[in-house]
Amino acid sequence: MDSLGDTIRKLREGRELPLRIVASYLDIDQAILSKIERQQRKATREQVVKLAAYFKVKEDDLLIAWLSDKLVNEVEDEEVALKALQVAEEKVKYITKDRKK
Amino acid sequence: MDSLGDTIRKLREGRELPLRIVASYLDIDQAILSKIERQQRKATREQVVKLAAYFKVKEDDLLIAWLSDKLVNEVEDEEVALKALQVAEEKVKYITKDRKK
DNA sequence: TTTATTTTGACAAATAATGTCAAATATAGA
DNA sequence: TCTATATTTGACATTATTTGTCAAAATAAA
Repeated sequence: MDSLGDTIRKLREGRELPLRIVASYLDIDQAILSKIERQQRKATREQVVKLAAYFKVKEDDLLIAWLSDKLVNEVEDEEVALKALQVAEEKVKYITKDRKK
Repeated sequence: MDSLGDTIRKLREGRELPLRIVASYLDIDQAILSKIERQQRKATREQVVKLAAYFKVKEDDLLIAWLSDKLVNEVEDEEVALKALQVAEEKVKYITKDRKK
Protein backbone atom coordinates (compact mmCIF):
# COMPACT_ATOMS: atom_id res chain seq x y z
CA MET A 1 0.00 0.00 0.00
CA ASP A 2 2.87 2.31 -0.80
CA SER A 3 2.43 5.73 -2.29
CA LEU A 4 3.52 6.26 -5.84
CA GLY A 5 6.46 8.25 -4.53
CA ASP A 6 7.72 5.44 -2.32
CA THR A 7 7.27 2.98 -5.15
CA ILE A 8 9.29 4.83 -7.72
CA ARG A 9 11.96 5.79 -5.26
CA LYS A 10 12.43 2.11 -4.47
CA LEU A 11 12.53 1.27 -8.15
CA ARG A 12 15.04 3.98 -8.87
CA GLU A 13 17.31 3.19 -5.94
CA GLY A 14 17.06 -0.51 -6.66
CA ARG A 15 18.64 0.25 -10.02
CA GLU A 16 21.06 2.78 -8.50
CA LEU A 17 20.00 5.56 -10.82
CA PRO A 18 20.38 9.20 -9.84
CA LEU A 19 17.36 11.49 -10.03
CA ARG A 20 19.07 13.26 -12.91
CA ILE A 21 18.87 10.29 -15.25
CA VAL A 22 15.25 9.38 -14.62
CA ALA A 23 14.19 13.00 -14.63
CA SER A 24 15.80 13.61 -17.99
CA TYR A 25 13.93 10.61 -19.36
CA LEU A 26 10.73 12.21 -18.12
CA ASP A 27 11.88 15.51 -19.52
CA ILE A 28 11.59 17.40 -16.25
CA ASP A 29 13.98 18.94 -13.78
CA GLN A 30 15.33 16.58 -11.18
CA ALA A 31 13.91 18.86 -8.50
CA ILE A 32 10.41 17.84 -9.48
CA LEU A 33 11.17 14.16 -9.47
CA SER A 34 12.67 14.55 -6.03
CA LYS A 35 9.49 16.21 -4.87
CA ILE A 36 7.30 13.60 -6.50
CA GLU A 37 9.16 10.84 -4.72
CA ARG A 38 8.65 12.58 -1.42
CA GLN A 39 5.03 13.42 -2.22
CA GLN A 40 5.49 17.13 -2.23
CA ARG A 41 4.30 17.21 -5.81
CA LYS A 42 1.91 15.05 -7.76
CA ALA A 43 3.06 13.34 -10.92
CA THR A 44 1.07 13.84 -14.08
CA ARG A 45 -0.64 10.86 -15.68
CA GLU A 46 1.84 10.99 -18.56
CA GLN A 47 4.75 10.79 -16.17
CA VAL A 48 3.27 7.75 -14.46
CA VAL A 49 2.85 5.98 -17.77
CA LYS A 50 6.41 6.80 -18.76
CA LEU A 51 7.74 5.61 -15.43
CA ALA A 52 5.98 2.27 -15.79
CA ALA A 53 7.58 1.79 -19.19
CA TYR A 54 10.97 2.95 -17.95
CA PHE A 55 11.05 0.63 -14.98
CA LYS A 56 9.20 -2.12 -16.81
CA VAL A 57 6.47 -2.56 -14.24
CA LYS A 58 2.73 -2.94 -14.79
CA GLU A 59 1.25 0.35 -15.84
CA ASP A 60 -1.98 -0.36 -13.97
CA ASP A 61 -0.14 -0.86 -10.71
CA LEU A 62 1.48 2.54 -10.91
CA LEU A 63 -1.75 4.16 -12.08
CA ILE A 64 -3.59 2.70 -9.11
CA ALA A 65 -0.95 3.99 -6.72
CA TRP A 66 -1.05 7.40 -8.39
CA LEU A 67 -4.83 7.72 -8.58
CA SER A 68 -5.39 6.49 -5.05
CA ASP A 69 -2.84 9.03 -3.82
CA LYS A 70 -4.80 11.76 -5.54
CA LEU A 71 -8.04 10.53 -4.02
CA VAL A 72 -6.59 10.41 -0.55
CA ASN A 73 -5.22 13.87 -1.05
CA GLU A 74 -8.65 15.11 -2.00
CA VAL A 75 -10.50 13.71 1.00
CA GLU A 76 -7.99 13.53 3.79
CA ASP A 77 -8.94 16.75 5.51
CA GLU A 78 -12.61 15.84 5.55
CA GLU A 79 -14.43 14.28 8.43
CA VAL A 80 -16.59 12.39 5.95
CA ALA A 81 -13.63 11.08 3.93
CA LEU A 82 -14.33 7.40 4.29
CA LYS A 83 -18.03 7.72 3.75
CA ALA A 84 -17.47 9.79 0.60
CA LEU A 85 -15.11 7.17 -0.78
CA GLN A 86 -17.67 4.47 -0.15
CA VAL A 87 -20.41 6.44 -1.84
CA ALA A 88 -18.09 7.18 -4.76
CA GLU A 89 -17.46 3.48 -5.06
CA GLU A 90 -21.17 2.79 -5.33
CA LYS A 91 -21.56 5.49 -7.92
CA VAL A 92 -18.72 4.11 -10.00
CA LYS A 93 -20.16 0.62 -9.81
CA TYR A 94 -23.47 1.97 -10.99
CA ILE A 95 -21.94 3.93 -13.85
CA THR A 96 -19.72 1.16 -15.17
CA LYS A 97 -22.54 -1.35 -14.98
CA ASP A 98 -24.28 0.50 -17.82
CA ARG A 99 -21.12 1.05 -19.81
CA LYS A 100 -20.57 -2.64 -20.32
CA LYS A 101 -23.58 -3.00 -22.59
CA MET B 1 -27.25 8.02 -4.28
CA ASP B 2 -28.10 11.27 -5.96
CA SER B 3 -25.54 13.75 -7.11
CA LEU B 4 -25.24 16.98 -5.21
CA GLY B 5 -26.83 18.73 -8.16
CA ASP B 6 -29.91 16.53 -8.13
CA THR B 7 -30.19 16.93 -4.41
CA ILE B 8 -30.17 20.68 -4.32
CA ARG B 9 -32.40 20.99 -7.34
CA LYS B 10 -34.98 18.88 -5.55
CA LEU B 11 -34.61 20.96 -2.41
CA ARG B 12 -34.95 24.19 -4.33
CA GLU B 13 -37.91 23.08 -6.40
CA GLY B 14 -39.56 21.57 -3.36
CA ARG B 15 -39.59 25.05 -1.91
CA GLU B 16 -40.52 26.63 -5.24
CA LEU B 17 -37.58 28.98 -5.22
CA PRO B 18 -36.15 30.38 -8.44
CA LEU B 19 -32.42 30.02 -9.10
CA ARG B 20 -32.12 33.77 -8.70
CA ILE B 21 -33.01 33.73 -5.00
CA VAL B 22 -30.76 30.86 -3.96
CA ALA B 23 -27.93 32.10 -6.13
CA SER B 24 -28.05 35.53 -4.56
CA TYR B 25 -27.86 33.92 -1.12
CA LEU B 26 -24.73 32.13 -2.31
CA ASP B 27 -23.49 35.35 -3.81
CA ILE B 28 -23.03 33.97 -7.29
CA ASP B 29 -24.71 34.40 -10.64
CA GLN B 30 -27.73 32.22 -11.21
CA ALA B 31 -26.02 30.79 -14.28
CA ILE B 32 -23.54 29.02 -12.06
CA LEU B 33 -26.16 27.58 -9.80
CA SER B 34 -27.98 26.30 -12.84
CA LYS B 35 -24.80 24.62 -13.99
CA ILE B 36 -24.10 23.19 -10.56
CA GLU B 37 -27.53 21.63 -10.42
CA ARG B 38 -26.96 20.01 -13.78
CA GLN B 39 -23.42 18.99 -12.89
CA GLN B 40 -21.77 21.13 -15.48
CA ARG B 41 -19.89 22.90 -12.74
CA LYS B 42 -18.68 21.81 -9.35
CA ALA B 43 -19.75 23.69 -6.27
CA THR B 44 -17.11 24.97 -3.90
CA ARG B 45 -17.00 23.60 -0.38
CA GLU B 46 -18.18 26.94 0.96
CA GLN B 47 -21.21 26.84 -1.26
CA VAL B 48 -22.11 23.36 -0.09
CA VAL B 49 -21.93 24.46 3.53
CA LYS B 50 -24.08 27.48 2.81
CA LEU B 51 -26.62 25.38 0.95
CA ALA B 52 -26.95 22.98 3.85
CA ALA B 53 -27.65 25.87 6.18
CA TYR B 54 -30.01 27.50 3.73
CA PHE B 55 -32.10 24.38 3.18
CA LYS B 56 -31.68 23.20 6.74
CA VAL B 57 -30.35 19.77 5.88
CA LYS B 58 -27.44 17.90 7.43
CA GLU B 59 -24.19 19.45 6.33
CA ASP B 60 -22.48 16.07 6.27
CA ASP B 61 -25.02 14.66 3.87
CA LEU B 62 -24.39 17.39 1.34
CA LEU B 63 -20.65 17.20 1.86
CA ILE B 64 -20.69 13.49 1.19
CA ALA B 65 -22.68 13.99 -2.00
CA TRP B 66 -20.35 16.76 -3.07
CA LEU B 67 -17.10 14.98 -2.24
CA SER B 68 -18.19 11.70 -3.77
CA ASP B 69 -19.12 13.55 -6.95
CA LYS B 70 -15.65 15.00 -7.08
CA LEU B 71 -14.09 11.60 -6.55
CA VAL B 72 -16.18 10.01 -9.26
CA ASN B 73 -15.25 12.82 -11.55
CA GLU B 74 -11.60 12.23 -10.89
CA VAL B 75 -11.60 8.52 -11.61
CA GLU B 76 -14.38 7.92 -14.06
CA ASP B 77 -12.26 7.87 -17.19
CA GLU B 78 -9.85 5.38 -15.73
CA GLU B 79 -9.95 1.68 -16.25
CA VAL B 80 -8.64 1.21 -12.72
CA ALA B 81 -11.24 3.51 -11.15
CA LEU B 82 -12.78 1.04 -8.76
CA LYS B 83 -9.50 -0.45 -7.70
CA ALA B 84 -8.07 2.99 -7.02
CA LEU B 85 -11.05 3.89 -4.85
CA GLN B 86 -10.62 0.71 -2.87
CA VAL B 87 -6.94 1.33 -2.34
CA ALA B 88 -7.70 4.93 -1.35
CA GLU B 89 -10.15 3.59 1.20
CA GLU B 90 -7.48 1.39 2.74
CA LYS B 91 -5.06 4.28 2.84
CA VAL B 92 -7.59 6.53 4.54
CA LYS B 93 -8.38 3.85 7.10
CA TYR B 94 -4.71 3.52 7.82
CA ILE B 95 -4.17 7.24 8.16
CA THR B 96 -7.15 7.93 10.40
CA LYS B 97 -6.30 4.98 12.60
CA ASP B 98 -3.22 6.84 13.81
CA ARG B 99 -4.96 10.18 14.08
CA LYS B 100 -7.29 8.93 16.76
CA LYS B 101 -4.49 8.47 19.27
C1' DT C 1 -48.57 37.03 -26.16
C1' DT C 2 -45.81 38.98 -22.32
C1' DT C 3 -43.36 37.93 -18.23
C1' DA C 4 -40.47 35.09 -15.35
C1' DT C 5 -37.21 31.45 -15.30
C1' DT C 6 -33.63 28.73 -16.95
C1' DT C 7 -29.91 27.61 -20.00
C1' DT C 8 -26.04 28.60 -23.04
C1' DG C 9 -21.66 30.20 -24.45
C1' DA C 10 -18.10 33.76 -24.85
C1' DC C 11 -15.14 35.82 -22.05
C1' DA C 12 -12.45 37.62 -17.64
C1' DA C 13 -10.35 37.01 -13.22
C1' DA C 14 -8.56 34.21 -9.69
C1' DT C 15 -6.40 30.13 -8.19
C1' DA C 16 -3.82 25.98 -8.54
C1' DA C 17 -0.60 23.02 -10.98
C1' DT C 18 3.60 22.40 -13.24
C1' DG C 19 7.91 23.67 -14.30
C1' DT C 20 12.91 26.07 -14.17
C1' DC C 21 16.78 27.58 -11.83
C1' DA C 22 20.36 28.35 -8.50
C1' DA C 23 21.81 27.83 -4.06
C1' DA C 24 21.94 24.99 0.20
C1' DT C 25 22.41 20.62 2.13
C1' DA C 26 23.58 15.86 2.46
C1' DT C 27 26.22 11.69 0.97
C1' DA C 28 30.09 9.00 -0.52
C1' DG C 29 34.85 8.13 -2.01
C1' DA C 30 39.78 9.29 -2.15
C1' DT D 1 39.21 15.74 5.84
C1' DC D 2 38.50 17.43 0.97
C1' DT D 3 36.07 16.95 -3.18
C1' DA D 4 32.68 14.92 -6.23
C1' DT D 5 28.12 13.77 -6.79
C1' DA D 6 23.51 13.62 -5.51
C1' DT D 7 19.55 15.50 -3.33
C1' DT D 8 16.63 18.98 -1.43
C1' DT D 9 14.83 23.59 -0.91
C1' DG D 10 12.57 27.75 -2.07
C1' DA D 11 11.82 31.76 -5.08
C1' DC D 12 9.89 32.54 -9.13
C1' DA D 13 7.73 31.98 -14.12
C1' DT D 14 4.50 29.74 -17.03
C1' DT D 15 0.52 27.37 -18.05
C1' DA D 16 -3.84 25.17 -17.10
C1' DT D 17 -7.94 24.85 -14.58
C1' DT D 18 -11.54 26.79 -11.85
C1' DT D 19 -14.70 30.07 -10.77
C1' DG D 20 -17.13 33.71 -12.01
C1' DT D 21 -19.80 37.60 -14.93
C1' DC D 22 -22.66 38.95 -18.52
C1' DA D 23 -25.96 39.08 -22.15
C1' DA D 24 -28.57 36.66 -25.26
C1' DA D 25 -31.28 32.50 -26.44
C1' DA D 26 -34.47 29.08 -25.09
C1' DT D 27 -38.14 27.36 -22.17
C1' DA D 28 -42.09 27.52 -19.15
C1' DA D 29 -45.91 29.80 -16.90
C1' DA D 30 -49.45 33.51 -16.52
